[in-house]
Amino acid sequence: MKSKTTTRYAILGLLSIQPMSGYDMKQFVDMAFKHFWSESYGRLYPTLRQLETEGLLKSRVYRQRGRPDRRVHTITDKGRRELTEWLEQPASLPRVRSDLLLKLFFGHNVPVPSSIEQIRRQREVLETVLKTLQSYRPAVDEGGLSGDQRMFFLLTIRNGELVNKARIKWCDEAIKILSKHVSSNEETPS
Amino acid sequence: MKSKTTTRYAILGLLSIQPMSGYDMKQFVDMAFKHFWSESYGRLYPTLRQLETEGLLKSRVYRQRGRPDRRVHTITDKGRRELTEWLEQPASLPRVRSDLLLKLFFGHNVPVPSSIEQIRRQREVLETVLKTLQSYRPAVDEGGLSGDQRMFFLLTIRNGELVNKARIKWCDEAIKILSKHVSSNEETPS
DNA sequence: AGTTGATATATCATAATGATATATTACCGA
DNA sequence: TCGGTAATATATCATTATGATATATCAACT
Repeated sequence: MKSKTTTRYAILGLLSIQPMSGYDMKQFVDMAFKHFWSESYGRLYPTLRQLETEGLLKSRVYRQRGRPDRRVHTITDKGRRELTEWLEQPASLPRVRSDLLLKLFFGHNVPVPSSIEQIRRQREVLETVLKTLQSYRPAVDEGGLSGDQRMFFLLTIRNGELVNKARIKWCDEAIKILSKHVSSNEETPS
Repeated sequence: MKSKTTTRYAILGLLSIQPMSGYDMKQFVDMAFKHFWSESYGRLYPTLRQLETEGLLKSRVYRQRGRPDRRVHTITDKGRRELTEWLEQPASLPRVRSDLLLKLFFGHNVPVPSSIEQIRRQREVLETVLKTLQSYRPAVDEGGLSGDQRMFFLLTIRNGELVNKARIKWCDEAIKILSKHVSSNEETPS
């Protein structure tokens, strides 16, 4: 039994909104899904070919002036049925990989200020991620999306906001704790 | 130039705490790192062999009564140097994959109560994850860890707490918003 | 006696990533 | 106008990662 990758359904889901090229999908995912999903061309294009041979989508090449040809994909009824079937299946827990926490856990191998600096750097990046996320809100509010789609989009943004705010709050806590630890151990370096 | 995978450093980091077998590492990561990292046997064992040929760790087989032999690995000075070098490098952003958010984003393809049910289910799992995480605290507080190691362990737990609480809060918000949406649209089903 | 479960190491097919290849055209500065 | 950079667009490939399975030992329970 061949396994059904999530990429299949990500593609079908995107096509349930509007017809798209592989390039469009990559752009869209890198923007709108950045904080909870990613797709690579290496999965996108082969999966698009496979979905077409299975009859879950159709594609047509469009010539453009001033640009390379675009292969635009459209979801079929069969594709929509597979998509809704997947949507009803229970979702799994988010999978996280944080090398920051890994490095922090092994912090006894470096001076504490080095760990503090790591967290400070990450905090900065998280701040810009949060701002980018929030900058999408107006566009989503105005943009020509249907009521439902607007709501779902805003809900995913809200998730990114809350989670990233929690991460930033943790950074502040951690920096405070580690700084206190440094000043209380000034006379006994590692 | 052969790439240095994070698994290398995860292994070296674990061995910087104490000598371990591959099996020990898998157990430890599945417990203590569950909310921010994972390792598979498929990476662990080959990487252990490689690190040994590079002289970053040594291993010795111990016979046990009533159990299979254990290959216990010890970090070398060279290994410690590579580890600290990595620890000083800037960490990247946490990588997240959440098929829940993906499904929610495509929610216009299913009845709204179906999306609500997805979130409710996830909320339940998140609640048990949070409780499991918090149950580690006393063991870490008592356990025979050095002061620094205790602190770093508690900091990673605290991260899991804050992030998971944020996720749960989001679930509650999202359920409320979606429920309101359902009741306000009772006369016009999809 | 037979099954399950924990301990322990190892490998393999499949899947995912990140980088690169290939092309077309716009745009901008030298 | 020449050359470089950037955006658009599709595609592939080597390297990595995942999840499942194989193999084996012994305890504990049925």
